[in-house]
Amino acid sequence: MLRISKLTDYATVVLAVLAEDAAAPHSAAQLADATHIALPTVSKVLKALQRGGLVASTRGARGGYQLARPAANISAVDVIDAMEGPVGLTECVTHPGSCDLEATCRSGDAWQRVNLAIRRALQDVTLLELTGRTTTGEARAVTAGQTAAEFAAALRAGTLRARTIEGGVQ
Amino acid sequence: MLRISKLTDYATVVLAVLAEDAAAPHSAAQLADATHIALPTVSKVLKALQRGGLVASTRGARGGYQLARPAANISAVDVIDAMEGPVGLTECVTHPGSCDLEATCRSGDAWQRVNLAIRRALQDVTLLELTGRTTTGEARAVTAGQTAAEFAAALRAGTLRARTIEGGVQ
DNA sequence: GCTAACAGGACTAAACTAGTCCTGTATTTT
DNA sequence: AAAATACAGGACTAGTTTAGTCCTGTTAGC
Ligand code: SF4
Ligand code: SF4
Repeated sequence: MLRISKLTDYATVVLAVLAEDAAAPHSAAQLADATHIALPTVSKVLKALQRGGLVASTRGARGGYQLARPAANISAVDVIDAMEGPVGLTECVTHPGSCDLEATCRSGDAWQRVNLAIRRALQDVTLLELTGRTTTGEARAVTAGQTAAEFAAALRAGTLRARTIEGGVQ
Repeated sequence: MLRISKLTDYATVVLAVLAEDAAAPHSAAQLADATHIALPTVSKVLKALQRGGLVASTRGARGGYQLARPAANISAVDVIDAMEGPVGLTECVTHPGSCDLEATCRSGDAWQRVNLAIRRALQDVTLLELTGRTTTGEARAVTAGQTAAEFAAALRAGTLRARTIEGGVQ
């Protein structure tokens, strides 16, 4: 199935609302109302996002949450990382050494590459896209093109190179 | 985390062995031995792959499993589809209509696009890559480039277009 | 008829997910 | 100062999914 968790999904919905009106802080209750997600759940999501540094919180009356940085600067990977931990398709990607087959298995390297490719792809999807307002400007086209090129490179590149990229990008 | 299930992972390992010597049928026991995965588990994996049409099975003595088609013709998506059902990042991708938020949520379209992009990316990773023998031929580079372009297009395209592509490709 | 090997499905334990709730703390308003 | 607002952290539960095993039946070769 290869799916993201429902909470991660909710996170993007909540973030979309925050992105809409980035100036003022929004309380969890307000966001629950706007998104139609139950308050305790929204609250949980927001706490995770705060820990991940994607939203800033202010306590007390008239407090609430707001984006920690511009929407254009928050990507799908960031959201996933904050909600479920770093993207890792296989065991050997997330916890190297913990898979018994690692010595003999030769698929590992390929998965590493695929993982990286997906990660890069996700990195190019910003909150702007996630809000549903498709940006069709040329700037957008350029970044997409760039990512596509990198994507091809990542797929083609050998393991060593892939790991170097990963180290530099991660 | 966004991970594939361990069984899917095993599937690629098993398929890699099958790809190595595509001529003769391999019994589940043989494959278990070659991969160091427990026999019942290998058996389960193979049954799923057979149902998915990726391997062909022969019963009886001297029977076993072999690839149903050339390794170059089996992609990562095929494996995932066979093992865990079609890739679907969100609820609304796999079961449209089942999410309560679908009426108000505007992230759905974006996830649809991302989902498609990932699917296409995975489609370009064949068993050949998964066996660990990185093919660096020009043919490979070309297909990677092609996918990259499509990838960019998919990311940039509006919902309508994305859905059209999906319908045609799926 | 015996044996090798797949087919199908039942079953279990463990892990993860979604969702709720409670207790505490910071900030503002009155 | 007191009260109200709102986040922080974590415990907890029910439900689902995953990994892995096992058993019973069927098919093919010798
Ligand atoms: S790819 Fe190979 S080494 Fe990595 S987790 Fe899967 S089986 Fe283990
Ligand atoms: S993206 Fe929106 S509509 Fe789709 S499953 Fe998530 S919340 Fe529901």
